[in-house]
Amino acid sequence: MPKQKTKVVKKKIVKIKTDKTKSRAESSAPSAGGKKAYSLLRGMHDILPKEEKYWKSAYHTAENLAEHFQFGRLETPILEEAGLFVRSIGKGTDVVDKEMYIFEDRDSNKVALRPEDTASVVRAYIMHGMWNMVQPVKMWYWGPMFRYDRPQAGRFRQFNQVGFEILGDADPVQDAELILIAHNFYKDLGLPVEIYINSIGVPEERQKYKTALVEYYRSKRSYLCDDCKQRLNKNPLRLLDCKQERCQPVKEEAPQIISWLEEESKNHFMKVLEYLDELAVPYVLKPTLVRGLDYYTRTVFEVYPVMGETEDATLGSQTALGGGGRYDLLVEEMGGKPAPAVGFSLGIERSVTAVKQYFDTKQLKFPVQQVDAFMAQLGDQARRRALKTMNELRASGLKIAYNFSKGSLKGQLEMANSLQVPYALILGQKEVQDGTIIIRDMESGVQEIVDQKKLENLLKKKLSRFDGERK
RNA sequence: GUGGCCUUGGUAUAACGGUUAUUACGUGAGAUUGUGGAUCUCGCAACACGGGUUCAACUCCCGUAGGCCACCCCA
Repeated sequence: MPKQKTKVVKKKIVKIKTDKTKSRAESSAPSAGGKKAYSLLRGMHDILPKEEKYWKSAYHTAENLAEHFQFGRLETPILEEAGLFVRSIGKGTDVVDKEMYIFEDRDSNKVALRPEDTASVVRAYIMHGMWNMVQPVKMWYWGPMFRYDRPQAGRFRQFNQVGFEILGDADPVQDAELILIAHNFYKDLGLPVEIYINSIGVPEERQKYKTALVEYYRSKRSYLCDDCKQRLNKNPLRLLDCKQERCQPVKEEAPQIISWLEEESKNHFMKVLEYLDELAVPYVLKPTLVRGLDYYTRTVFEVYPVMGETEDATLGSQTALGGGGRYDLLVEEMGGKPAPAVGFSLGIERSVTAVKQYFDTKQLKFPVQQVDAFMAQLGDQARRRALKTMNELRASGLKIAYNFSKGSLKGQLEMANSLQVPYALILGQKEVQDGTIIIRDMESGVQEIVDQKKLENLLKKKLSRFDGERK
């Protein structure tokens, strides 16, 4: 009753307020409370608690892989000198030219929100003299990246990436190891993926190939779409992933970079593929695969979900979950002692979307960490005792759910039911006095009154019958 | 950066140039005293924002913001 009263009063006050501030309201919508409500900046998004199971699982999977494959976590700043990215990613790439969050700080330094992390990893490798360490140096990262792009399904201005990098070794086994890790990441998450792979050679080879490609496309110019005519001058390699119907025949006949690779590059590529065969990592050779960042050499790859029959609507056309490749010249280019390197990064948002969708369409349940029991309490004394008991159980490793704002036992059991806990612990006035507690089996409804001192052991014993099934 | 579609409670939705703005999920209280997975009752909660047309706009028009889709590009 008093609750209602205050609410009415509140509403009135708020109303007066909004009238007064109306002129300042600008474009923001009033919230339920009547005050100014903020909308998110374009391309930004909240990751809500209900998504947590996917994110947590993704993070743990990455962390676990890092431990097994001996990668050290590197955390670089989100803000760096703008030039770092311009130099590494390359002038002329869209990421640098159109999509960088770049601005001047208070001291007029040109800074940028990182659009990816490889540049920073290389910077760190050089800055901390990591070439003096045992090679290769293996590092991984996880965190937000920023690109001022136009948002779309599976594309945000702030998004998260997880990445793995190996610096200081040119052996193809490193390429394979990384592809294996990327593949394992999804395997562990329960999402089947395919690896698209190609080799784009070293710059000299690529240059020769580009010339040949341009020459070929010039001869077919009249058959091309407008975009491709542009690409012909601007970014010839991109001709290869044009989606226009009319360009397909031209594309199919186009020269393939593989024929322009010299012995060494070709061998490297073959070795990578041999390793993948050995590891049973499914891959698809994609002669048209090139990547958007300038620094890649030789191996490039992308990861795509295998969704089966049902086509995905949620990811739209942004279906690549991630990608990577070798960048043997970048460290030197960035001013370090020459060091070959490979790496990849995966988009977490896209991965989560794909995983969710895969589990939905297959009608599978994504594994959740379950709680062991629900603690229900009745009355003030019982509540106090309940909090204490809960805390003791927590210390012994048991997860106990509860809701102290619900007064009725009925309401609490309803909640226990919706949480699907196997047991409810009921503590009322009577139990507090007797030093007992009720353990209720939520499936059968059978209850047992037990001594509070024996609760922990008994509960653990009961839970042990679920071992393997739960968690 | 280009083009198109869209915006109603927390979510999903209905409707109409004039209604107390529909329904479901959700959420809260309750259906005799301390027992869930069923039903019922009663609450909570929305027309994105600004401007225009009109006697009258949630509805029509314009702008802003945001979302979605395709291209570009990429995670």
